Parts: sequence; structure tokens; C-alpha cells
Amino acid sequence: MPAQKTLTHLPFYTDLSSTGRDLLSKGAKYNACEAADIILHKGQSVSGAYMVLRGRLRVYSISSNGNEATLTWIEPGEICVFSLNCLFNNLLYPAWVAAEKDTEVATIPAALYRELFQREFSVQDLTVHSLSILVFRLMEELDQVHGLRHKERLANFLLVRASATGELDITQQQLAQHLGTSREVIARLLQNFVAQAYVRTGRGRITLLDPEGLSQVVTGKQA
Amino acid sequence: MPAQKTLTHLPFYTDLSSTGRDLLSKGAKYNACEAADIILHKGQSVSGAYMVLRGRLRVYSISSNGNEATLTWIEPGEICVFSLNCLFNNLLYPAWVAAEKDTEVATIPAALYRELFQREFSVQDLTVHSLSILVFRLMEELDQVHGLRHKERLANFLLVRASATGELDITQQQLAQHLGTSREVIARLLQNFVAQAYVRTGRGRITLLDPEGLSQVVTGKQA
DNA sequence: GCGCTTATGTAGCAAAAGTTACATAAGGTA
DNA sequence: TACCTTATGTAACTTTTGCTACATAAGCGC
Repeated sequence: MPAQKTLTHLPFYTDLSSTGRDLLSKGAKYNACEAADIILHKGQSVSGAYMVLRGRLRVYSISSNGNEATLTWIEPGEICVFSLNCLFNNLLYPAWVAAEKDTEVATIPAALYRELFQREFSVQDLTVHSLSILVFRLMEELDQVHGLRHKERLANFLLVRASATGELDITQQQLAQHLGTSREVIARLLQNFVAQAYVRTGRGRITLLDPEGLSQVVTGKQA
Repeated sequence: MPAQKTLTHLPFYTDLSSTGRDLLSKGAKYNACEAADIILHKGQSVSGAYMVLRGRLRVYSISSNGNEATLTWIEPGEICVFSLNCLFNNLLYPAWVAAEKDTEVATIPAALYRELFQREFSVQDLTVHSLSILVFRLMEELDQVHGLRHKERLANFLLVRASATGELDITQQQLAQHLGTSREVIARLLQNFVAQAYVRTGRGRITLLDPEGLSQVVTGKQA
């Protein structure tokens, strides 16, 4: 068990009863995985609740023509709600999960999690909140996929995920995967943005030059 | 309060403690609404948990160009999970809700629901299950929107929602709304299906003639 | 039946997205 | 530096979707 990062560092741990803490420390398992490792395959049965301690997980679907589309990311401190989902309903996992960088994951076995859920209010709370937030995120995503064009979704993505200095370290291939389209389409759209001086492109990097312009693209006011 | 349909008829009521039943019968409110009534507007704050007793509710989003897209339906006996979602996170409602036919809805005020959630295991259970199932549904939908063409989504929709005798009572306009596209596109696709003798169209009705053929369309094996 | 409303059938063009096929460039490494 | 891998830039072309504009038809009330 790595000393530096365990479940005890997560916010909800503080609110557990001593019995709960005990159960958790005895039952939880820790896993480390490297970038690009696939943690779960679609249709796999889920053995417990996953919680990310370090790194980042990417949850994605793969369509029949082989295109990937990122559904969401799981950041440190977050629980993989999809696994909860399966755990409470005995469903098979509905997507793929892969590590995006070196990532450490704690696994709480299904039986233990269900017991904690019955005993501990903080676990109930965590569960319902996590599920709720996921529902909200998914609805937003669905909304966007339905209502926006790729151009608009791309602009939105750039705005939302750029750093404070207006930079994103991401390849066009990754962008394409997230939006569920091909790299060529992304390149075409980005060239458009470059031509209008909204962004500057570099190898594995995009720099925002005119966030205002981009947000007008999102709302459909600008090309 | 209508005598014929109350919360006491729903499955989870049986598992409530007598205190819980008491609280519920005192606090719940009943509303009737007619077809096409809009129950909730996007961005409205949610005053409680909604449960459908009779009829059907449609949850939908509206994109910037005015197109609607049905996210899900809420059938009798189901709880509107979106409202739970807001209720536990103090979020604003993320979509529109309208009655599709004469519908009766029970409302459990937010404070009461939260209290029941703390006291009653059956309510915790109902909540987590409902949220989980919604997550699953939304993911499936997102998956389809990402990965399938309209032709394939339409074929899938027809297969999933046809009656046992292979009939659907639905207008092309409604189909278009669900898939988030225009009626003309649906008409074009349907004509295609008609030409291949997969379906027969009528006024407000579609009859499946060749479900096999349709399922091949879904998987992209057939035109 | 007549007229009104609602639903479907079709055509044609414009815009967006998907596909294929290469050229070019940036970084890392032997 | 030369070579190799990975990432980006571009063009041409196809397919799908979106949009506009009508024609036709079904059901309903009078």
C-alpha cells in the first residue's frame, strides 16, 4: 500500500464512524496503473467501487465504426460512479475505462461498499451526490451533442478545459476522440479558428488567443 | 385528493415504516395535468420529488435553433429522478418536462423527501436505484447519439418501442422530436424503410413488417 | 359533402460531417 | 546529423443532414 495516498486522505473519510473506518481500511485494495492501461472493458462485471487517488481515468464508449468518444473523466478524489451504478443494480459496465496518465486507484469491494452504504450516512451522501452530479453532467453532454455542431462543441471544449493562461496540452487526435469524430474534422475546424485568430496551434498544444471570439462561436453568433 | 390513485399504491410504500407512511400522507401533494401542459421549465428551481401516478411525462431539451429532443419519459410508478437530482444538490432543473397525456403527479416536498431519505431504507434504495438506472439510460442514449446515424437510431427506436404486434402510434413529428431532428429527415428515412418493405406507414402509425431487416439497419449491415 | 386542421410525401439545394490520401513538420534518438 | 515516429496541414470527394417549399391525403366537425 503506498504510504503517500490512501483513502484516508479523501474528504468523506473524516465523516466515517470508527467502525466504518475500520471496515474500509481492512477491505480496500490499492492498484497502480500506467498511462493507456485499460482498466475496465465494456460489458465486464464490476467488482467494486473505484476511487481515483492520483492521476486521471477516462471513461469512453466505442462506436461500431471504431470511433471513441469520451464520456467523462474521473479526477483524483472522485469516485467512479459508473461502478456504483453497476454495483447497486448488478449491471455490466457500460463503457471502457482507461488511465490517461500514471494513476492510482482504490477499490472498495461491492459487498463492503453496500455495507458501508447501509451503516454510514456519509457514504449514502457521497453516493447520492456522485450519482446526481453524473446525471447532471451526462444531461449537459447529451444536450450539447443534440443541439450543437462540432464547431460549437469544439469551441466550448477549448474554453472549458483551457488552463488559466489559455493553454491546452492535447493532441488533435485526443480532441477528435472526445468529440466522437475524426482528426481531420478537428484539424479543419481548428484551421478555421486559426484563420480568425481565435487560437494558435502547436504540436500537442493549443493556445487561446481570443476567448471572446470562441464563446461567440459556441452560441452560434460567429463563424 | 383523488381516491383512485395515490402514493400508497406504489411499490416502495409497502416497505415504509408507519412513521414514514404518516409523514408521507401528510406532506404529499397531488396534481393533475392535461396533455401538453408544461410542468417544469428549464432553469426552474425544483420544489420536490415528482412521482407519476397516471399518464406519462416527457423530459426534453430544446436546442438553440428551437429543436426539441426527448431525453426520457417518466411512466406511472416512476419517480422523476431529475427532480431528485436537483433536490439533493440544489441545482436548477436541467430540462423541460411536459405531460404527454392526462397525467397525475404526486409531489413530495424537498424537505420531506430528505427526511424520508434519512429515516427510511426503502427511500434510500429507491433513490439510488432510480438514479443508477437513469445514469444507465443516459449513457446508452449518449452512446447512440455519438455512434449511430439517424437511420440507425430510427430503426432502433422503432424496434424498441413497437408494441408486441409491431405497431407504434406516433407521428413523424414526434419521432423527429425524439431524435432531435426535423420531420423531413424522418419522412425521408421512413420512405427508405417503406421502399425496402421494412415498415408500413399510416397516419399517426407505423407498422413493422420486417423487424429482422430493421435490426440489420441498426447494426449498419443494411441500408 | 365541404372546409379546416393536422399529418404525410417529395424535391432540390445548402451545409456539415465523414473518408481517403498524402504532404509536411516537430521531437526524440541512434 | 540522419532517421524514425508521431502530429499536424490540406485537398478532393462522398455521404448525411438540415432547410425551404409545396403537394397530397386523412380525419373531424359542421
